[in-house]
Amino acid sequence: MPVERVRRRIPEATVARLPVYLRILSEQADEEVENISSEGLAELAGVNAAKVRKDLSYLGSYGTRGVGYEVAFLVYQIRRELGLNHDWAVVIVGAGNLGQALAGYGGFGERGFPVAGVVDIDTTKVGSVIGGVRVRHLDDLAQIVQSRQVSIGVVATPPSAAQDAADRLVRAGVTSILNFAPVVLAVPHGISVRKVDLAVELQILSYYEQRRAGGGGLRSLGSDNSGRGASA
Amino acid sequence: MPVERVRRRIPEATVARLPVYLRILSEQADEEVENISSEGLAELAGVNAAKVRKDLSYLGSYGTRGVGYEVAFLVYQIRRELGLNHDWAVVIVGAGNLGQALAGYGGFGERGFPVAGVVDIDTTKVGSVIGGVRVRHLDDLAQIVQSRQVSIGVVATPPSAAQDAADRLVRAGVTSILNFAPVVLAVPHGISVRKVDLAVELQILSYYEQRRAGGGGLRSLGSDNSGRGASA
DNA sequence: CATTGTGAAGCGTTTCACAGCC
DNA sequence: GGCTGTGAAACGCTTCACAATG
Repeated sequence: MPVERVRRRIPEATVARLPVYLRILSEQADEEVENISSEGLAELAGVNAAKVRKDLSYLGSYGTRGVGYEVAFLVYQIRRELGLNHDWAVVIVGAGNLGQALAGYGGFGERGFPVAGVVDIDTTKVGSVIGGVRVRHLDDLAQIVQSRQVSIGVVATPPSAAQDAADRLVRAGVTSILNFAPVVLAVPHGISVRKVDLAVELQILSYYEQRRAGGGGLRSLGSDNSGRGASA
Repeated sequence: MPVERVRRRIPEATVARLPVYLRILSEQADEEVENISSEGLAELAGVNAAKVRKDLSYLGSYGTRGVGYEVAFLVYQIRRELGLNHDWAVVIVGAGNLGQALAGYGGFGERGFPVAGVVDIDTTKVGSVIGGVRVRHLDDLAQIVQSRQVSIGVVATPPSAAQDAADRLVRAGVTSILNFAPVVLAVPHGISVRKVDLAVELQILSYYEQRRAGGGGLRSLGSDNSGRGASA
């Protein structure tokens, strides 16, 4: 029987932090830092050291007691764990304001997510070039997904078109969706969806602002940090 | 002694969902729906009914047993709770790709977050108009914040400039920051920060993609839904 | 009698605290 | 001696299940 490494199940919360550690560790590597302690990494990531250690322990025992973690090695391990050893092509649906900004934002390709295409239903937008990519018609979506092996789709349409965009992405074979439209997408079981909603983020900030201002009731002030943020 | 309503402390997870309920309820109100059950709202929000009821119970007992919740009234209560009774002006730092898209995206103002200004350090960008707002120089930040009573700042700069942008925002008097730069911001205690990091979102999707593809170990497939997303 | 509001159980995450190891 | 790795405790959030009630 082959020795098949059975992958540990990594808690969702940890998965969400690994990319942050990865970015920081990559920066450290660029600055030729060779080792880092959980304490040091925690500081830079804005979390606590025990959390870093527990998070990293899900990858395996890659630290050295008394020393810390070897930066380059950790970078490698996290990248492997996150599936970042190869690129993942993405396709952007919607060439409006946001779609254009996303396509034009170089950071995507650099970080291993090359934009395989941008599509829009509006024929007047088709043909224009944004971020080095020519906008194609929504009907070409399936063809792009298949020929470029796209598995991640980005929904950057107006709310009213978002569900249709998601349906088309799924039909074309995409299995992960990053949704920028303020809409709860219905997708088949087994498709991953993550949502980024700017208005929601602002409204959450509004809540804490208002609370700080004493809006309505009386409460002590203090740390109003809101979860996904950092406040050092 | 005046009857001062002492505001319940609302769990962070609930605060993050209220904006979603609010959007859905507003849509329902537009369609003249008068009442909605926790079941119905849960369905539309992609969560379960018990969660909806518990979430709403933090606002008070605003439902009617046997009937459900009155849509218009709930909209009002949630808006009040989130501090959305008045507008919150925002200022955007960074007029690059993303800053422009954000400024140009009408949804901000519509949803109660008018863009009071966009600033950039690059003098060649100053003066251009995006989304109806003229780009001004970073040095004008404090003046904009004060004259327009801005309490929320949006950091849309390159990573290297993000901390400086945050420092300036805080010095100018902003107390909440929405950060789009892939950087952990250090801010004084009492300042709220929320982060939106596109690369992180994609990397999380990558993790589940890779896992689905059986990358590395052997595991059953099944529901890989990733937390902030919905999959119906 | 449908549906809310909520104690209590269940579950995942964070933090503590310290044994284990270099 | 310093730092990791990890059981166990603490915490917060979700879900259950049902009494309360219009």
